[in-house]
Amino acid sequence: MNIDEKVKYLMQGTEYGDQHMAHAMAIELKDRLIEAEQSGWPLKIYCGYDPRTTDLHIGHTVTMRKLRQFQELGHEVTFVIGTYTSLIGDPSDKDKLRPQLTPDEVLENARTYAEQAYRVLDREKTIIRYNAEWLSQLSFADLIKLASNFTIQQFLTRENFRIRWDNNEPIHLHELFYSLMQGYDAHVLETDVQVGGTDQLFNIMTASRKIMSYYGQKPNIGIILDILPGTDGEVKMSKSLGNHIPLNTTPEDMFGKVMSIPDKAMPKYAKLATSWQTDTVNEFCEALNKGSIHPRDAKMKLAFEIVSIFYSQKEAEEAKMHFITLFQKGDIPENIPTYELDQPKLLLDILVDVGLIDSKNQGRRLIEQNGIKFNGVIVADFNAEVNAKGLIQVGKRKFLRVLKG
RNA sequence: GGACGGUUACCCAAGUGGACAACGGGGACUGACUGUAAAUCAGUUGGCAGAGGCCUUCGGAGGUUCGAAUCCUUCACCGUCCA
Repeated sequence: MNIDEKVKYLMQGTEYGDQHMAHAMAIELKDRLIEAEQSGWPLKIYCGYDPRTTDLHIGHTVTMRKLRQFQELGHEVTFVIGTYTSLIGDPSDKDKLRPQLTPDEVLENARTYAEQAYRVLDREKTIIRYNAEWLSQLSFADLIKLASNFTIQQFLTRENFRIRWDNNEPIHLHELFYSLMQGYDAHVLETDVQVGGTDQLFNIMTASRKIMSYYGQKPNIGIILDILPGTDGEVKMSKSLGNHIPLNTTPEDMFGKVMSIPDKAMPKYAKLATSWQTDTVNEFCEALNKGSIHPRDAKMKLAFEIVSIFYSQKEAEEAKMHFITLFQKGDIPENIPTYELDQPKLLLDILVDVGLIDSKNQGRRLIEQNGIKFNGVIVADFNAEVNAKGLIQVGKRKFLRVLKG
């Protein structure tokens, strides 16, 4: 790759909401890449993650993949775990009733974070740092000095604060500190490039750059990445919204979840969630536009790619076969839970027993809707009894094999 | 400290004494169709029950009433504004 190709590669998937800013960042990045080449010193890249839960999802990996790209080009990546910020708790999620984390919990989460992150990042080349290391050392006086770089107006022009201000919703004072802490992280790490999602635009582009300038450093370059939508294709992927694709799941589930995204979300997934090169991504999107690739096949390709990032190619292949068998052909999957029947029993009771349905009323509704089959025959009677072995199917996806005990 | 406003099912949100198991939207589920678990259309979305009957639910507790999600008292929590 020549220098321009590198810039293009590293800027792929970025979203600044402003052409000028994007252009300025690309130029700064190019300059700094040239500097690095000439000096022989790699650039320092960092991105921070708050270990609030143990579950990382594909949305988290967007920035990690970007870090990985920098690693591939020989730069130094620091994975910052926000042990200090998590202890305080992110106030923007206050309504979610998140319990205050203890230091032990944070450390435990942090450990699993790093492990999961290595599915994307190069373990050998990744530096892990905890921001409590330096943030806990700051005095009140330090904080005042940091804060004096900013005006309330600067914060209030930020969209999410602006909206809340206009709606008379609370904005807590310490929410403003988040930006300061993040800026201080960048300062301590002497960062050249900071990676983050568009929700971090202010923290990276304003707060970090200002604070670094204040300390006489060259302000970091912001690589601001577009936000990956969840499986609904609309809003940001997040566990609390239930539209996430967790990393800790089976290959089959991950494959299926990718297949369930709406067609229109495919370009973003291609851009943000795969390890494809810029050209491949562009070709993919173009083929979709022209209709030269079948949308279903395109999505399969996406699903295969994404699953093989986190598992092996072989497992991705198996997940694909599983999907084709179960959904495309409508066949029966291989691994079906079984139920030992020792005496005749009401079908609905069995299903409630094993938790395939929540209540008998729910089962009755399913029967009304032709949603339950026994050995391939639609069950029509609420009081149907099972007294022989066979296969129960609930909806399209749930099965239970009844064995005679 | 003061003045208001709020707390309804998985989520958002209507409902201000009887027609409320509770409008509407989202989500989820089922079916049809398809290109897949996409899109679209239709239906379902408290529990129990050999059917229209019973039980539980509208922040908690108590009360008024033949009857309350709706009125009163009190407690808890949340929010905005003025200090």
